[in-house]
Amino acid sequence: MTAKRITIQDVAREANVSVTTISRFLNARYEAMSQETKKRIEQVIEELDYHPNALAQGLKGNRSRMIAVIVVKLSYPFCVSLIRSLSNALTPEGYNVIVCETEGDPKREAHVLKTLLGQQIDAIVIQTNGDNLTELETISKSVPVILVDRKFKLPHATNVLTDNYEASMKMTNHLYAEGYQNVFYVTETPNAISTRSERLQGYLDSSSRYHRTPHVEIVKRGDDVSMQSVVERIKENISKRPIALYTANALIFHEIYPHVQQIDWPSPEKLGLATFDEPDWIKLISPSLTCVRQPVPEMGAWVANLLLQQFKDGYEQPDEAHLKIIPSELIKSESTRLDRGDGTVSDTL
Amino acid sequence: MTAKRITIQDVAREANVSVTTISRFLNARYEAMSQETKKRIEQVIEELDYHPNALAQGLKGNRSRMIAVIVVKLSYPFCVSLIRSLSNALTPEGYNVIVCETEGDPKREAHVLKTLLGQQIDAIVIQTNGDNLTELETISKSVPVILVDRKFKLPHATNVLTDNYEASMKMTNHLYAEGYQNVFYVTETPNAISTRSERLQGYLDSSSRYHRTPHVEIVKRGDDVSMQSVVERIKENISKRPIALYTANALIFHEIYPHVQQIDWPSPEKLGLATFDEPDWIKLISPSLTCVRQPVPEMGAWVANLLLQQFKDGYEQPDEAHLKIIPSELIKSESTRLDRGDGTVSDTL
DNA sequence: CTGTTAGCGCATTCAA
DNA sequence: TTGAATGCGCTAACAG
Repeated sequence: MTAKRITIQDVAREANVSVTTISRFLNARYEAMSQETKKRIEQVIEELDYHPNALAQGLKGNRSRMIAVIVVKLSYPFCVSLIRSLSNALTPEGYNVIVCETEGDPKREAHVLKTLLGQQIDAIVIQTNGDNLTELETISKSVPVILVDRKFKLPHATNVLTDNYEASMKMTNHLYAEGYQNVFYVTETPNAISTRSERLQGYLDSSSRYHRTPHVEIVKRGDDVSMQSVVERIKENISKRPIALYTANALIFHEIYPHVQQIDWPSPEKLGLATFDEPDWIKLISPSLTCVRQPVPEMGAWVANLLLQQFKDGYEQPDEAHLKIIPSELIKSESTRLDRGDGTVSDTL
Repeated sequence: MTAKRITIQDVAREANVSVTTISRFLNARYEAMSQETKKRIEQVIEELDYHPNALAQGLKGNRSRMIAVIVVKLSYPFCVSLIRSLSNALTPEGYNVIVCETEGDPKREAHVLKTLLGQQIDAIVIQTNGDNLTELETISKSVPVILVDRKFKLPHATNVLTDNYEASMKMTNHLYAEGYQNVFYVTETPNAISTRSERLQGYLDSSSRYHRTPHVEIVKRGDDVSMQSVVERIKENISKRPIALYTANALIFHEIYPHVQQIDWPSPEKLGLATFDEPDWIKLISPSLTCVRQPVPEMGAWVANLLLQQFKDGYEQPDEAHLKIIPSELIKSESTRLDRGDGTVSDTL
């Protein structure tokens, strides 16, 4: 039934050389081998359709050529994009990507880490809530641990993210500068996650810089009532002056948009719409949506490069934490265009 | 630097038993072991924070506890959803999911399969274009190969998909029954992929059943001109009678919607809108979108179960191909509601 | 109830 | 330029 797997022994026998020579061939150490032998081996391998057993190689070399990517939720575009870029950069180099989802649950995260520990994973890239930092600290002793998206101080790990504070500040600046009198910032409950709090802070600081009263609206994803009530509050204010609605991420935007739509949209003149994140359904919004494009593919590529480098040089636990910031891009679009007709821009800063 | 890994030997020594006993413990064969010993081992493992080396286990048992999921593109909701459901079902059972993206490129697919061959993958779940069937056939000799989403006859593999023909037929029926005189079917170039051709055929057969002229519009994703021209053609016809636009998948819908929107929407009275697939941005469309919901999570769960079963029983290459169809669900919604005011439904069949 | 031992497939000394 | 021998960490006979 099950076809017997071809091993290095079979190849050696067939090629009339020792397994050592085959091993050398596999590891591209051709310098210690006659052209003849090399060619013969090549042939035999082809004939037998031989594929070295990665498990055995790994057992020997104490590596698995596998990299774990642990994300909160696969349905978040951020996560998918990250995985894609990592996978695209690492697969050609012979590494496989294992994906794990935590749903933001510390227990699931812990469980995943535990399993992975036995898998001889070569590296961990993780979007964490920060509930298993000591565990991660331990892991980073033996393999690279890279924290993405969220800021945490792990003494010996690399942390890759965008400057959420600055990007959010720029976005808010843009909205005020464009002429919106008030910006309603819609976010989920602020918590310890840096991403969330920094975006909020960026908004707050911009507001204070422009001497405007901040309007922070807390919503709960999946709770239509909370979304609707934000819209109600906007309605109360909108009569007087143009208002902008700025959501802390695309998921919130996605949920609140249907409500906004039924009320004062499309009309950037009265209500500007903007969001953090560049959603993949952005084309569906018309007029086109102003947003913050996070450099996720770049982040993935950067991480992949770092890892490949470390694999080549041999990993050593870094002495100190390293923080890598990749800037986001503000995409100004129609959904926040306030055409005042007089050609001026009322930057009231 | 790198902390020495704890091995089964260390545990054995510390617990004053042989490695065999530890091994038994690890494999939950407690029946051959005193309570005392068991407890001691438990303790030591805890103390030493020991994690069995999965590579070594795999090398021995000729399995890796890893399952490869090969999809066309991670940015397709179908793929993400499939991976999620597989991962959710398999992770708790101690299996890891390796994801691979092919972009529909036969070469990339071949390359991925080749690498995987060495990884001692325990199973392959693949959404293929059918360019490497002989390779897959070979692989299925030793591990389960499950084809998803698309129909191919691999003599010894399981094929899981939805009935695209029937679902598309039902959708089209619905549109005609609702009173739309013409249905414009928008698809990419029909090709060998069953998914695509069957959806088209379902549309065609429904049209002929309703004695309507089919209007098949071929577009190219990423080509706005092709999208726009479909809309132009619809405009030419729309004056007389209500027309429905039905896209072969959500990606096409996503691209054509902005064009439609600028012309005759929202007005299901004149132009009905429907799509195969239930996109995750569906809430953004208003009035709510009529669509075909594919049972992707169910497919994933079914596949996961099958695999777990086969792992338990020991895999044997099946004698014949097995086709598993999981029905889709037609979601009738506002975007194709033709209110004729007289309370009747003009089912002109 | 417990231990000894022989590989799993490969990479790597050390010799030749 | 090549090979024999050892062991990576674990499991599974086979003994006791």
